[in-house]
Amino acid sequence: MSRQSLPLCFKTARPLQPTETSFSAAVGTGGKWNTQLRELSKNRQYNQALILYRQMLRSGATPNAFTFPFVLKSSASLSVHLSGKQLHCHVVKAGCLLEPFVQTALISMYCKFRLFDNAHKVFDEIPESARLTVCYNALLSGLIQRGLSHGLLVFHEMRAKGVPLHAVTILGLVPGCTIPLHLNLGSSLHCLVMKHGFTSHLDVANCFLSMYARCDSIESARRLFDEIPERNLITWNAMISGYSQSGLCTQVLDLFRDMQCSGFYPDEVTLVGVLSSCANLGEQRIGREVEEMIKLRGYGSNPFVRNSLISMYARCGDLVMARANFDAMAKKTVVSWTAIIVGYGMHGQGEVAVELFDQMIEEGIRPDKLVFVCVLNACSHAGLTEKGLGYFYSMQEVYSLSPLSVHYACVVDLLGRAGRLGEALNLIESMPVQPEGHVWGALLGACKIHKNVELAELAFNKGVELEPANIGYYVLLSNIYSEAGDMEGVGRIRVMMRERGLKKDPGFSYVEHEGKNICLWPAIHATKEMYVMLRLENLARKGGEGENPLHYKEILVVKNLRIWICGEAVSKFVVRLLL
DNA sequence: CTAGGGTTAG
Repeated sequence: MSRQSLPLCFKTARPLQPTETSFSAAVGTGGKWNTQLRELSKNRQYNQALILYRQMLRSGATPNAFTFPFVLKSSASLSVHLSGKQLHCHVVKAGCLLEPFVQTALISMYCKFRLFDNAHKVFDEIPESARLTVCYNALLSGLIQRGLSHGLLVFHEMRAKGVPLHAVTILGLVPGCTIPLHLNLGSSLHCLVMKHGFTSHLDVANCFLSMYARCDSIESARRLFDEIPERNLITWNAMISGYSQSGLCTQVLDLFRDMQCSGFYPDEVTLVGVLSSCANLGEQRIGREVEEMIKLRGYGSNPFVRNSLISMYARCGDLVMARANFDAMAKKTVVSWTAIIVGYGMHGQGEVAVELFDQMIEEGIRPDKLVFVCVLNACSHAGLTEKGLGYFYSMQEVYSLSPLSVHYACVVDLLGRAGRLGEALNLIESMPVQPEGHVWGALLGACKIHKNVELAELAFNKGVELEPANIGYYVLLSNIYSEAGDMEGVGRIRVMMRERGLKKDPGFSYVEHEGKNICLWPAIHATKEMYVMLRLENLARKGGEGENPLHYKEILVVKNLRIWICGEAVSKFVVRLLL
């Protein structure tokens, strides 16, 4: 596509939605109804809008071109396919099919239902001379959902026919570029937009910002963010969510502070991103502050916010608060259950995690692939081998979910920890999907526990073949050799690592003390429990001297102590046991 | 006609 020839016209589109004046002038017989419908639709009370529409028909009033856009939008938002198709008939009967804002509402409704053929049919029925930019926009942005190429087809058609492009056209196109594969197209669109001085249009700038963030190009997103002179709440949210999803948690918290300093008050979307980062960092203090904000602003009924709160408390180790938030939820989705199950599984209470999973099933919630990963992990940590195997088989047989490589990795871990290494290997060899690195990693980990050098070498070779730069394999095998007294083997691994330019970053652990994370010296290779014990013993021997600012005796008296091993919370139970 | 949202491992 040649950039120069694009007829980008970045003026605001001619208003085609009923404006205040045109609306009151043209409401006609359905006037009273239309006004109410518009209000309901504007306030997102879509269900009410549809009820009102039915009342309108029963009362004998005739729907007109000012009725349908609101009703169609309501139907689309509620995903009511059936009434959507009926509405289409009503439109035809009322002779409103050629009204631009009815056309666009109809097209976008069908696209929301993913009935793309119907959307296209509506579009094709519009005479070419009457097709306006908005019609193209509706179809284009809808088709983008089924893949960039489908949307691009419409885009090229627009250009070929000389249909002027508007800001919204770009907005509809950019979401199709949100996978790294299409970053080039996204960037060239961005260049075009910049060339026309269009970045001053905030909506467009925000759209590109989130595109970059989702394309694993978070630095470009930040650069754009810094260039936007007048940011709005959406700009901040896009950047915060972008950082959050890229796992850049400290950047999220920094930006959250900057945002408030700039005089913006966070909304639900902001807080979801912040809470998720708190969960990853174990930042309970900020997490609790966020909860205060949520209470203050009445965001507590937002299910996204609730789920994030559960996850934050669960991953910070406060299972009581996590549970309280979970229990207080009226409508628990599979996400809520996942968050709480992860919490119990992570903190050594696998039995509770499993009970919760069963309870979820009883309540008729359909499990997804993700919750299976979590419950399998919980089983594996709690040594519930048979239970876990049962879940694994039920995935396919009861819920028709084909297990992914991650699920196999969980089961290999499950079998491996139980010492059933042969079965684990058989499972890997019978996998219908290609085993990814972590499957071999799980086997390697099991070989370490059960001191099986021969199988470890096999798992190592397979794993390294897939992920030559993954340091974990080398470290594990080296430790296996070392435990077996095979110093030659240790040497071989060391040479291999040097040749490949791999270096092991020391793992760090933290003790949370008075709301601050205090760094302990690099972790050594041992189980978490052993490590904590060793560390504390060393501290005691040294009298808490050296690089570490925290005294052993202090640790003993700290209440609500939480210990973090490489960012992962170890349960309070384990800590108490050790002290 | 359009942009910003939560849960995943070792």
